[in-house]
Amino acid sequence: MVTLRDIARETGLSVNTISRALNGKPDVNPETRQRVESVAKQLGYVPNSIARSLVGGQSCTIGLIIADLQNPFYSKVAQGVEEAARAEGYSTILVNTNERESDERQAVQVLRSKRVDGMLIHPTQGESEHICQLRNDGIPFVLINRHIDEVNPDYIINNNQKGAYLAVRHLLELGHKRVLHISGPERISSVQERITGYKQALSEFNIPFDEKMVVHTQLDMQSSYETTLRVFESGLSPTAIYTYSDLLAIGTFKALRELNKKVPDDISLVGYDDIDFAAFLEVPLTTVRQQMYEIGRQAVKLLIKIIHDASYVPGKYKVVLDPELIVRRSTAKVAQQ
Amino acid sequence: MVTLRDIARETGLSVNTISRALNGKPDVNPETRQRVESVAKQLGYVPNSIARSLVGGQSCTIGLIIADLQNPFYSKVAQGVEEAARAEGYSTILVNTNERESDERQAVQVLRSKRVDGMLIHPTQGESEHICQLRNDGIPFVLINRHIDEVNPDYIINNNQKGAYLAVRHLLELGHKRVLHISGPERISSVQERITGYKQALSEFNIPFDEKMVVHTQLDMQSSYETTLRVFESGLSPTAIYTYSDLLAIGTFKALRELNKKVPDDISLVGYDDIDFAAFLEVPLTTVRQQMYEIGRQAVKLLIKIIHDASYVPGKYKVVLDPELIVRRSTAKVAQQ
DNA sequence: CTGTTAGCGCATTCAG
DNA sequence: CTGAATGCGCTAACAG
Repeated sequence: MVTLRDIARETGLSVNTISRALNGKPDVNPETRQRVESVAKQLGYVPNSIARSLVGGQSCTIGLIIADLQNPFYSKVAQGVEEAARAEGYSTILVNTNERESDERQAVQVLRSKRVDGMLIHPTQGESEHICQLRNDGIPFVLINRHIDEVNPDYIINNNQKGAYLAVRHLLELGHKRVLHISGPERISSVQERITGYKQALSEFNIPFDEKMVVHTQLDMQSSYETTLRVFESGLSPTAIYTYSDLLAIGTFKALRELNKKVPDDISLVGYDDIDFAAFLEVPLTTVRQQMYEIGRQAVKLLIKIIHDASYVPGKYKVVLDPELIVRRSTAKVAQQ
Repeated sequence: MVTLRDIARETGLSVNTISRALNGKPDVNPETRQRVESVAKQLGYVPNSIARSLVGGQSCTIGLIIADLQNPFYSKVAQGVEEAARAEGYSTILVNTNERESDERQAVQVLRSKRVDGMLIHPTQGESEHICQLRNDGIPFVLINRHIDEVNPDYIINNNQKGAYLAVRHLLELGHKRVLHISGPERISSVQERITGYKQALSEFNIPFDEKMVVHTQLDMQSSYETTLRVFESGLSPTAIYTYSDLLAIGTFKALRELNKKVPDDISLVGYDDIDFAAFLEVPLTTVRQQMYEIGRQAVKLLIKIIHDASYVPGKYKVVLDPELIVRRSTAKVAQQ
């Protein structure tokens, strides 16, 4: 690897001058600069960011910790993060936790040791001591999509309660009275908030809440597929289903197909997220849109703001985006019974 | 940030001893080690990988350059990469190029300056000078899924020709004579190879190749959707379609639905990849399976082998995985005409 | 077993 | 305008 010293030797100048010339600092003879640049290129010089980081105290790298890259929602968020970060001169170190809390803890540790300038975390929401530690040590971080209130975090989330409310209200307006909610793991904040939204809509329509109508499952298609089959086996007979995510809706859809229930004639279906696939399903899915790429992009903006904001105080930035109901063809008026 | 010096001061020992103690080196009094460790923990010491990298000459970081994280195929590969890398003690810096060659070139530059120990590249296959440069400078890299022969690269790919051959042969065995191939951008090696496989199958069944039956499109659902509509508008009437990827198949499927063509009764459809969604479609998709996670995992293994292999020579590792035909319900015997 | 010295590659003082 | 000196935090000789 060629270093500044190599260029210095080659040009007969000092290392310092080379550094100044290459970094576009003032007080360098234009001709000297020219010569340095040409020699640098000729020698194939590539600046050593590691060394630069060590002295400069910043790595121009951020960490992105997400729970499931496989989920189109998060791969889109990740894309937004990576591209926005790059546009700002940052690289992105990616860690996929698979919803494992231990992986998250370990990831935070590694990223700290790599001296990332900040982290974007989509937390698993188990123990949060490692997050507290970040706070205590003044390491910038922004939570994505889920929040952990103990640490008064900065975050960018979506108004989950409202989103769920919109979805369920839409169903109720269509005359449905028995709306099943296929939900996720209870520890997750967005899961809880969407249940709240679900209840809110019910209560507004004077429909009593029936706890059997909320079932919890894992956040993958196969789980919701199995859960849906089980629900109908158990004798519940909803006329509409609102799932925690589009991914779950797809699994549920498959189950409904096998149960010979037509969407939307026999049963209405609403998802959440509006992943690309939602519009490509046999019956385009009614869903609650989140701007996934934008979430990623704004998360980066936030983080960078925190990194540079001298007057930053914990919890200063809390962004709640507004979701939007997208009505497609998977929902219809309840059948006469 | 607490450093070794802080611990040294606190314990009255030298920086060196602290380093040795914390790194589990021999020749350290057990009691001393204990004390050092406890003080380190108490002070909240987090080792500085940047400094360590500078002196050690390795960053324990790899770069992952992919063209489209949005594509479930690549998000799965990325997941395999990240998890395997982490298991080996490496972090992964992610760059998403969006198939833009300039982004790729820039990414290589940045990753070089960050002194990654190696790169995994899913190349856009435009100009390849920056890749040649990597080769010349002895920087380890492995190509994923596409290859650039000018640089005699190491790579891990899938036997594309065979995969396409299997897909098309399957269709021909079902009696189809007019098989449309919806393909990708021509510059891409896997695109070319799959066309070769397509032709191979045709020729084996004595069906003359008709170049109108191969149409090129972009690698997203919407493109194949539009392309499919256009194809039928133009008067072509295939009885079967083999698409470059499952993603394209989904787009095509939507178009067929709108054209009132039933799969598989009116038309058979085969994809490639076997992404999770393939099995969840209204008509589960016949496809050619690639082990995406495994590709990522093995790519990392390869890269790390190259990094450590003293007797490595360029092009030493070329891995070609065998694809597997998965027959589901989107293909059927050709209808009597 | 422990301390001293040196240097990784660079940027930032400060002199000249 | 340029050079010499210093240190970022750490590890690797080497000495004691």
